[in-house]
Amino acid sequence: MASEITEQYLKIIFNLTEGGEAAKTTDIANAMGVAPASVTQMLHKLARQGYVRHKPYHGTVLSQKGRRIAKGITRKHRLLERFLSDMVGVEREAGHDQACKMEHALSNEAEEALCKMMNHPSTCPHGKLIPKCDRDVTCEECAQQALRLSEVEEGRTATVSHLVSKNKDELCRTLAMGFVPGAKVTVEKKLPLGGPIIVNLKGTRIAIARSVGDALRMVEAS
Amino acid sequence: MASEITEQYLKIIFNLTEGGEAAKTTDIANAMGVAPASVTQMLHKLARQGYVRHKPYHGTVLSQKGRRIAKGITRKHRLLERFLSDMVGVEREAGHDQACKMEHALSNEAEEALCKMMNHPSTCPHGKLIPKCDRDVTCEECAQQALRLSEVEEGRTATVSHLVSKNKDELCRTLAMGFVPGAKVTVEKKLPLGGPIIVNLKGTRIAIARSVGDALRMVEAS
DNA sequence: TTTATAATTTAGGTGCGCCTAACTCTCTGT
DNA sequence: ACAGAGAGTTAGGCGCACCTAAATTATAAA
Repeated sequence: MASEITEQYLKIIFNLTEGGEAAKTTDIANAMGVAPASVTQMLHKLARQGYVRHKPYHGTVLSQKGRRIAKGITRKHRLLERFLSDMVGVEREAGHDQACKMEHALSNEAEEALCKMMNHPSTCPHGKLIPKCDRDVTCEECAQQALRLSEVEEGRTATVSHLVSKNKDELCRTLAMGFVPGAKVTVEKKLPLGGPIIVNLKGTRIAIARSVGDALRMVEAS
Repeated sequence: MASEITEQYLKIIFNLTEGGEAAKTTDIANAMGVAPASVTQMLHKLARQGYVRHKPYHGTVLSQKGRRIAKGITRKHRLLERFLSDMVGVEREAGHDQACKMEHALSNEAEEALCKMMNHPSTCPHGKLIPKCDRDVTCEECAQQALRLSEVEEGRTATVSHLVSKNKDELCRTLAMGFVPGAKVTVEKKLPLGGPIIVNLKGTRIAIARSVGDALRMVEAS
């Protein structure tokens, strides 16, 4: 089992290398809130343990082993952020800080249960993708790419891509309200505890249930 | 801000002293999974910082400052246990372990929201009382306190919350008699001068020693 | 009361992740 | 091609929470 600090480093390197480039020592140091020298030292240890490949003066990348762990932690982190933000109603920044510590405690079972409870969200409140788990797990719903309306950040505008719902009536009602593919929707306010979402559709302010927000799959303008 | 490990120690001392006695070094060591010598050293530090009062060779008690922190952490711990057990569906033991780490990350705001979400539970899944917060907070529903059975007035009915006893045998015997958490007990007569208490448990009249009545912690129906 | 046993503390030492200061490498501009 | 800036690394040290071994104190038994 990797230590909490090891996991923290791996998570940060994972984030910094999402763009494809090797992670720079200084960036890791900033993200960790630690002196660069401390990072170098830690990288040696991580390399010795086979979590990363570190080329002195040229950056660091994750090994397969390191990536597996980093992905898992990042997944837990973002799921917790979503949970704290949507269901508990915690501020984004505060939620991030708490998720940063809780992610190391959360078991795989709890992670899966949480994921189900939130109906398999695909992004964290910052809009970053929640990686799907590499473990053999039932969570197939997580694979999809389109964002739920309930995942769109407050203040942002997105376009309806399609609708997914088991409930035909709800689907029809949603369409009747004007949420048709191609419609532009601005999210004004998301009430906590799984409460309703207030959106703006063609100048009209509308409150919709969270379940409707889950059914609406959106694409954000890039 | 007290460190995570400090909080852990305080929480354990809080638990061990719930019966009224000073906490013994060995018991703390067992609970922490650490050598007794390490505990002694830590107790010196905690005493220096004003969290505990440590009388060498005679045990340790919390100061007011220490108790305040310990209570808060215990509250978070038990709320998290309840959450993980009831809402996430995690096993009790696994839930305990995860709560042990998450409790230090959970903010006061998240704690309150979680408490509301679960409709202000009064006990953890192990039947122990969730302490109410000392902070100025809106959570009045949590106000109720555990009473000793020997403190319940004659004629009143209360529910067993948990049992506190140094004597394992006595504890087992008491449980065997049917005084398990959740059991409803009516106090019929309390004999004076610390004499026995006559109670009614599921229609059966039972006389118990005062010491047993002290061990039984009750919640009165509101 | 004396003595054995168990609990506790003291002393000395370890690993981990952090620091600062000083050094080395890479890169850019001239 | 090379000097200087800045990123990165090495060296040496620190505090924290832990350990074992040895000494001390409390307690129960003879």
